[in-house]
Amino acid sequence: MDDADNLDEDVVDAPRDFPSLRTLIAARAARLPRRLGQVAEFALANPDDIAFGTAASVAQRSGVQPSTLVRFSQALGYQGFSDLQEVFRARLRDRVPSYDERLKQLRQHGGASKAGLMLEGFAEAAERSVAEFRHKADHAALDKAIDLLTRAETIYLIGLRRSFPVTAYMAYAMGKLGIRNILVDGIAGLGAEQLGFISDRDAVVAISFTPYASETVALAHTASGRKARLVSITDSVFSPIAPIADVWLEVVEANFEGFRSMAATMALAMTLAVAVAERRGERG
Amino acid sequence: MDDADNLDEDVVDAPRDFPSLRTLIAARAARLPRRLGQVAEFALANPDDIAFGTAASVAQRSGVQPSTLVRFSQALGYQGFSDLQEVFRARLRDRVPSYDERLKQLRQHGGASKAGLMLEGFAEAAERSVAEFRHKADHAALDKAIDLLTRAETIYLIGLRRSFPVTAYMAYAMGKLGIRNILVDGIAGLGAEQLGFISDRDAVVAISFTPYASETVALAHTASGRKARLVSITDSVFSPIAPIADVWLEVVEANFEGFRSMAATMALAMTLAVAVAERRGERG
DNA sequence: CCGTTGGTGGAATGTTTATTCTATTTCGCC
DNA sequence: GGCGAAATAGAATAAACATTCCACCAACGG
Repeated sequence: MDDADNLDEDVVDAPRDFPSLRTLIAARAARLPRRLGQVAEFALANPDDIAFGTAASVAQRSGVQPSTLVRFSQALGYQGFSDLQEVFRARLRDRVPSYDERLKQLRQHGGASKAGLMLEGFAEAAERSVAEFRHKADHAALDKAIDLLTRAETIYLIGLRRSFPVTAYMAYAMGKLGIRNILVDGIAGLGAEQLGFISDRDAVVAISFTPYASETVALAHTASGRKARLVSITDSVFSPIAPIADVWLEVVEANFEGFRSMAATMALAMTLAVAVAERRGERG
Repeated sequence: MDDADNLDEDVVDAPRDFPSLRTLIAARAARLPRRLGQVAEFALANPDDIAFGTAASVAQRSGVQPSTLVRFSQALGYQGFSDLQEVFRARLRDRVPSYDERLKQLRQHGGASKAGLMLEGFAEAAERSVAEFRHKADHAALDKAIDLLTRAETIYLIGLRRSFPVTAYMAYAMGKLGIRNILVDGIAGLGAEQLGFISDRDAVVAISFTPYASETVALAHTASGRKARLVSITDSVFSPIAPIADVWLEVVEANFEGFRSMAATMALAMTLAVAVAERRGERG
């Protein structure tokens, strides 16, 4: 009898759908004991690992014992880890939507709100940009660019206006990877001064799209004049920084409502940063 | 010896990605013996069952013996059923196959350059992020966020570290669209001062991903304390800026080699900027 | 300062799992 | 129609698995 009571209490607050479960975990995470809290955090951050992993593998990845996972699951009202895991799996079951499902969803959202349509537009621009770049990318040029940047003492990153987010992310990534870099942000009109100490042992990544910001072009010329290697990323051969570059990488971004996606350029930027880090690691 | 030869031959034509595998199965299905063909058909029709099930359950559902599944897998060049199953599972994961895994594949398959592989990884991360966000985006919350931002006198954009590129692009877009905004970049440690004049007529867009930069959290709290509206964009309910937000938008970015794609967040950011501009244009 | 409670790690357990093996059947070919 | 090779079913096996159990530890209240 008291068994039944216990069971009732337990089963009642064990969600069978993922969103509820996630809310439950988030709500209780703070009050949970140390190890269980650790599991909670891991579960929310890596739901896929829970879905497909074994108790042992999840335990290792989240830094606890397998038994802790069982206790965690039971604390949430499940019978055991496998029971909880089932909810994480169900979430993946109805993903990877077919065309039918996607259409149905659009109709459900009331013919899609205006904002929803706009989001679709930007999302599609991003997907198209990435997909196209993926197929058309010039791997030889990419290799050459990586080679050249690997040898550089300091890498200067030049990108203004819409290109600035890309160089900013590159600077962030390079910082984390231990690659010496200077983000030329043109703040306070000091762009030229930031290139003050550039030399032939350094390299520049200059990113510019139509209409090419004159400042970027000027900075690239300055760097080029100081004999620094120049990698330029642009959207066409007509870019004024293409001809003076040692390596030229072309990225054509799709746009929506007049705003270009930066998705492909971002992927390229990340590739440069991580590939350089890897090459330097090999040599070191 | 012939064992080794067999292994070589086998391993070579075992695809590690789902689309290739599907093509391979479809191509060979017709020439396969009866039971194996039966499995092939089932696998193409019910990929999710293969991904989630056990050998025994799949065997029962497809009307064959478990051992047949093993033979089927080996006929395609895999070590066993588990090996084949891994490909079916990878398709459903957020995690993009790591560089190391791709390298292994490269050695077996031959093909793209190393840099090309890396680019593929980042491209895939971007595509997955966008595709999933497209599917899962909370349109109601999006509408609410736009509404709230439309009414704001000044929009403050808070995002540091990896989120900074996104807020930077938002600032650029809003500038072009004539939306008054202030990019809180924390430069020279002046983050708090930049929020100096924020009031209840203003709104904040705060973007933060794990591990949540403490400065972003602090700034969001400051803004919230001054009664400004708060739209937060994060990757989990766990984020400290999710509970205090008026609207919370979730974006889960896939990552490759430890660097998150920002593609979905970028698309969302653009949507917010352009939608607000459009709404204000309607009213004006 | 000691006893109690709640939490944890790690070994032990019994079950489920994929895989291998072998007897039997099916198929293609002469 | 019968021979040889290939394919299959089903039992056998060994590894992997989730779960349970128990000894230990830390925090807390008396």
